[in-house]
Amino acid sequence: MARQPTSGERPTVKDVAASSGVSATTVSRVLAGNYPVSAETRARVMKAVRELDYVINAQARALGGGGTKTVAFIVHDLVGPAFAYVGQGVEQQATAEGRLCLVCTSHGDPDRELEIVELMREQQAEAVVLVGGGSGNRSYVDRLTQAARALDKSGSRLVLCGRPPLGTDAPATVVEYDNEGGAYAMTSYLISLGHRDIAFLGAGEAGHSTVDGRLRGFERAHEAHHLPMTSHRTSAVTFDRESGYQATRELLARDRKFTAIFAATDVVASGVLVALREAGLRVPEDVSLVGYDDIPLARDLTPELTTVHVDYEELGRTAVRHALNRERHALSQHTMIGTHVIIRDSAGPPPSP
Amino acid sequence: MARQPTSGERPTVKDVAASSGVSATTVSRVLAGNYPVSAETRARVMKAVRELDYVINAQARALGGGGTKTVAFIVHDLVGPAFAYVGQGVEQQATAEGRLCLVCTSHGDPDRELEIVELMREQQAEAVVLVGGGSGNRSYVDRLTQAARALDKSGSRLVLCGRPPLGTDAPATVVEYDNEGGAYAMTSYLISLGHRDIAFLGAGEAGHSTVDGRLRGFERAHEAHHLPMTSHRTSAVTFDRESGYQATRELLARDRKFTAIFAATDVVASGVLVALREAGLRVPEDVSLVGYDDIPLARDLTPELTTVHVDYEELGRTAVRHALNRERHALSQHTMIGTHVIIRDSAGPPPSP
DNA sequence: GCTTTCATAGAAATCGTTAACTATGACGCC
DNA sequence: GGCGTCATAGTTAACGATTTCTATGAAAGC
Repeated sequence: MARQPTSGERPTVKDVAASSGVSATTVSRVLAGNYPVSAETRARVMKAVRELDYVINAQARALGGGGTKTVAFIVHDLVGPAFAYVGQGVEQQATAEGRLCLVCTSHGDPDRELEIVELMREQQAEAVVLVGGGSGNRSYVDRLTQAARALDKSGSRLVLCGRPPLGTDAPATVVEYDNEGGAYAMTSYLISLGHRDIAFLGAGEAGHSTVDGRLRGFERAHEAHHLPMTSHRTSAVTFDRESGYQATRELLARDRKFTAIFAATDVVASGVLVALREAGLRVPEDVSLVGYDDIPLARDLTPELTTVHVDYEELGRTAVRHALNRERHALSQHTMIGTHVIIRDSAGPPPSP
Repeated sequence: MARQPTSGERPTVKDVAASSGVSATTVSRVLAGNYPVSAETRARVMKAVRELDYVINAQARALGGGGTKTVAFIVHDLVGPAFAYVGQGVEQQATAEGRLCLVCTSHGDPDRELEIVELMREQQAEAVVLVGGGSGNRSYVDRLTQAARALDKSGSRLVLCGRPPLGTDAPATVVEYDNEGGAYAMTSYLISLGHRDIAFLGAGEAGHSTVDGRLRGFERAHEAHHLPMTSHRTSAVTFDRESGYQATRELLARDRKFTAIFAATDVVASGVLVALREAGLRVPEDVSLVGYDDIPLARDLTPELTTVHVDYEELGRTAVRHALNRERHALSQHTMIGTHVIIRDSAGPPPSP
């Protein structure tokens, strides 16, 4: 019952070869199964593999033959529900295509994001998926374009997931969802309920692609219905519960005419809800409230939140699918995923005056 | 303005060397900064690096010198809030220690989990963090023990995060949190409020370490207070909202004597809440409800949920810290992280009869 | 002035695998 | 019966870095 030739070390193909009396090449071929090997030899090799508990060295394999079977995804944060769903989709599709997943978080910092893209270039990731809205800042876009080119040159691919394209000259795959359309539909829904004075919470960082799109839909719906939009009704938030709470308190302190609040995200809406309740306002009897994202939280609020549904998981899956099979999807390197209104209980007609 | 020597390919040290008139060795040394190089040479090399937009090949580096700077974490699911927080902690600490993160999801399947551990052995991950409760099944534990040994032999480390140790002979790092203690404290709290008849929802899969611990704490508290525990009060759930809802409906259909429900997780509690509300029961006036995990959802429920707090992020951070610096933490390769009750609004005294 | 030491740089071996060539019997074919 | 094929296996050279080991000129010591 002879075991490892060299004592405590990790066995290599050479060890397996020696132990089964064949050459390293043959071992490699048995394992890869891409070359004729006699049944008897194969059996001997497999036995040695099992006895030595040999596993291949992925680094060495990447160096020699095919690349690293790896996809990277970069998110602002792992805990945000939307990010988590996209991540889930990315991981799913990557696994389905036999790839491993590298994750990194940028915490929304553009510099860190570019740093990570660089790291992924070192890692030779086959695709680098950037998740979540990004800044529209010119120098940032330029640097990202350059990163896209660099990745392209190494045979990798930059994927923009949930943010608009960089420009026609940047080799990148884009998978967006219809922020504007969803916001347009939701705003129209509120208007159809009779609301004429809707506050939008989430106009914070101008240049942030996600909120910009949602705000644009909000505006367009007003235009389409020939309604004025009092711009001071939009209030800065940072997409968390707390800022939704604060923004609502300020809003209530200075103006109580609005009959509905459109929160830029469901999480913001959850903060809004707390502030409204504290102020003694009932939802939807006194004020209607709607969100965006349709994360599980939406159904846990009381009342259940009317919101815009986005299939984040599909977003992630599509991103990876298109990036890895770009020959096949050559024409669809820019995809838009639909969004739609989910009607629940938090929005109703405005109170009669 | 000469650019890349070879056209569309990714540049290597050799290209940089050629372009700056030095040897590959020198380029490596400039980049690593671990060997004296004249200022003038360094400048020339750095210039070439920038001009060629060279980045190192991580695979090649791993093969030659130091290993892969990589940590792997395996979770059931990316979207569960608890998993996401642990992931966040793992990623944070890994980044802080200059490592990259590989993620995989097992969807709770033990076979898949072992498969992934194998994959990580191929990848030469420096640490493999298994997140979330696992099965206590004998053959599974044996196979995991063997995996721990194999990882150990390659200089890697298996980390059990949020589950009990395998056995003293398995080379693994364990970071648990006090499931039993938290459940004990919470149950005691309910008892101190006056409850004598508490239903525990979540006794589903026997052998699942997380729920087993929580149930044990529940039982121990009953014993400590000399209270009988009617075992039919524990009901099988699968840790999601829906199963909490269903289990509660069944519970209500067959027995209405209980005055409090202890849900095994906050997510289950959210489903319980819906069922109670549908049945016209007020929380906490008619029935008290408590959860476990203290995920953000807990504060979004109405009423806000009394629950047990677990610092999941710290759990992840500790896992990585201990695995990567085991010389320094040699004595603490088994850590227990404390849990504590968070009192909010969903539990109160039982209704007077 | 001649050896010793130091700073600097290059050549060559190495890491573990794969892939491109070779090599060798056995078999079938004209 | 010689020769092209085929199945099978081995040799050798990449892959892109790091890491010994060498080598060289200059400064320093006696």
